[in-house]
Amino acid sequence: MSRIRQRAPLTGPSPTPTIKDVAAQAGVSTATVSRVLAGLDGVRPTLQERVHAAVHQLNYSPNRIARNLRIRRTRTVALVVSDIQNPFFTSVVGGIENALQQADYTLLLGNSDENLDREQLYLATLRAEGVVGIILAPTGARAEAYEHLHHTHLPMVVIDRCPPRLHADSVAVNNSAGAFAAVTHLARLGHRRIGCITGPQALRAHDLPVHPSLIRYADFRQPGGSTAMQALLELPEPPTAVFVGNNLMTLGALQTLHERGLQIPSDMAIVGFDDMAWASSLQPPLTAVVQPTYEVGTTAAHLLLARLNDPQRPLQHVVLDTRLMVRASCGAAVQAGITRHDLA
Amino acid sequence: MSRIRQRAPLTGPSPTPTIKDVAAQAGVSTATVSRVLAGLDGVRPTLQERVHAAVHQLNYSPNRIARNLRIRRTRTVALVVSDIQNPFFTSVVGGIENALQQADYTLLLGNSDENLDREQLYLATLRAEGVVGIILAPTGARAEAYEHLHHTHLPMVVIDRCPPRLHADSVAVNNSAGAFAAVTHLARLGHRRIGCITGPQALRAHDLPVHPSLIRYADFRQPGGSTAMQALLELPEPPTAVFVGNNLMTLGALQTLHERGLQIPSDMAIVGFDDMAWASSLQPPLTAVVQPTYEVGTTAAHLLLARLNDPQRPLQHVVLDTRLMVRASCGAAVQAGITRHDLA
DNA sequence: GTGAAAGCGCTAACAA
DNA sequence: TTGTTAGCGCTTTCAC
Repeated sequence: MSRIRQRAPLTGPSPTPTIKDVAAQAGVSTATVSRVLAGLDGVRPTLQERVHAAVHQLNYSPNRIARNLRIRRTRTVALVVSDIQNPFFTSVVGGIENALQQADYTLLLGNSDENLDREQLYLATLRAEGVVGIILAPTGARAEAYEHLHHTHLPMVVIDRCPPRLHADSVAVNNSAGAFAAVTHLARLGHRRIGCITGPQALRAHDLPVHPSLIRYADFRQPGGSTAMQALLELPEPPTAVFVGNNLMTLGALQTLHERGLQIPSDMAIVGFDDMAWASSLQPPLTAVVQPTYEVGTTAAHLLLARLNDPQRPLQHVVLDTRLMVRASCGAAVQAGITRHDLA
Repeated sequence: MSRIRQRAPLTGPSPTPTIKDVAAQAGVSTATVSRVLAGLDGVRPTLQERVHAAVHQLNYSPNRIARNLRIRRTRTVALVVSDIQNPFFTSVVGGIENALQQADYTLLLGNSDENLDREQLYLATLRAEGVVGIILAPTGARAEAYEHLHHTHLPMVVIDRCPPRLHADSVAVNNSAGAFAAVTHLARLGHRRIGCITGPQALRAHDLPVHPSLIRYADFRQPGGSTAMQALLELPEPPTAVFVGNNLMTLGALQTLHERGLQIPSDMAIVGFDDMAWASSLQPPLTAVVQPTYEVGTTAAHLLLARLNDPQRPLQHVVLDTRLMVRASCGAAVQAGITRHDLA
């Protein structure tokens, strides 16, 4: 029976050829093959050609695992995000992948799904996989949860939420400034009662020029935004404009407005957060605070690559600015009128 | 100078401890450590405890690279997608990641960006990285481009677009059936001139119960959908309803309708493709053909895992069905009226 | 300029 | 039950 499965010893090179096979085929030593493939000079052109020919004939591709073991270093970077399904990360991942691939690094992806245990598990696994650095979008955990990573001396850059006092490079978006710009914009348009729907941890909503009674805290999800908008509408004196602090909650808020048959922006002006593809297809098109998501990704990758090149360089904390994309939902078209009137 | 950088030989275990360090610390051989960590029985409990203690003390984590080299097999799977930024893939990646992580595999991610060269480069790199299987969302290339993969004997499952005659497991979505359902739905609602905006390769649009003159081919992107809709509106007899074959083109089509001040669904009924979070926040909420994207991911992962367990199993081609999510943009509310009228 | 040989950290056959 | 040892495929001294 088993004889059927035995490989004939004279079959020649193994199914996946090794450097030995190449060396034999080219009539040189494995050392020479290694040199040629590494592009080191000091190898006679004749031999170089023989090696290349053999490589080609055997369709040889060096075993990275063996190489990594030998040089005790990989070219692999880990990315652990807190929610791969969130459109914010889609774009971030795109930016990271692009930057890394250009630098000839490969990307190991993990999704913690906002679950701290899963995140820690990933961090451990990836260390064992020999990743040479980590880009982490932390779950809500505090800095202490990541302290143990220092002992591994694994370069890490943290994105999106950056736990204070965490000893790592970071890149974040200046969300509060974005929120401030949005609310200010609405104020300039003449609104005096501006509502605000924001996340649970609240981007320091109290710093905003908004009356506290008009602030609602929700959970960053669509239903939360919907409920919060309902609450605002049921106020004795509802706001005339509202700023919503993230993309999904914006969708919820819109849903509520539509259900109630309210006109945007005349009945309620609205400014959202995160510019998504659909923002300009809404009726009216949505004015929004735009986060440079792709750049968050590329910046994070570059920070990591820089640290790999120079582990001693000082920590760097990059904060990227948002941009206010003015469309129609804030009633900006009306502004000209108001302003002229005011001036008159 | 260099003396400063030299590590004292008596420092004890290296910064990242190896199995040797653990063995020494526990006073056993490396073989025993390996056995204990592999959970093999036949090791005296005393020793087991000593090993575990040492592991804990040294914060040891086995080097996967060395292990992989030794057992000549990794637990890594590669995913190469054609456009990581596309929301369709966001969800697919989520499904794959989840299924793989449950089976204790790690995921290597590549983004070909619809670029065949980059795709082939990735496929080569990943083979060298010792991935044990590949999930591929191919660029537009034909089957021949992937023929050489067979020689590597690397299990592969193809998703989304499946080149005919490619010898691989696959999972696809029955888009034509979805399109058919959408158009039929519109027809049932009483529409006689139904337009169709579809992709370049066209999901066999000619099979649809739609007049060929009302079909427009675009590029799956937002501007394309916008232009196509304009073209339909400029027809001497424009359609009264339109089916749009993907999410981004739907956004474009909506944009055009809004710009022209046309009412949905009275002036133009519309059914889109892909159910995105925003679909229900549109005014009116969008009726859409829903793809089971997350399930595409989990199914692909499971097909791959199954093949890893049994390389000889017959090829399997899974086709998942779409679902028609009826909201208001198709004018379904009107239907009751029409139907009753018809019956009367 | 080239090859022989050691060894990266681990597992598994074999010996004891 | 436990230890000794060979070797996975590669890179890199070191000697020629």
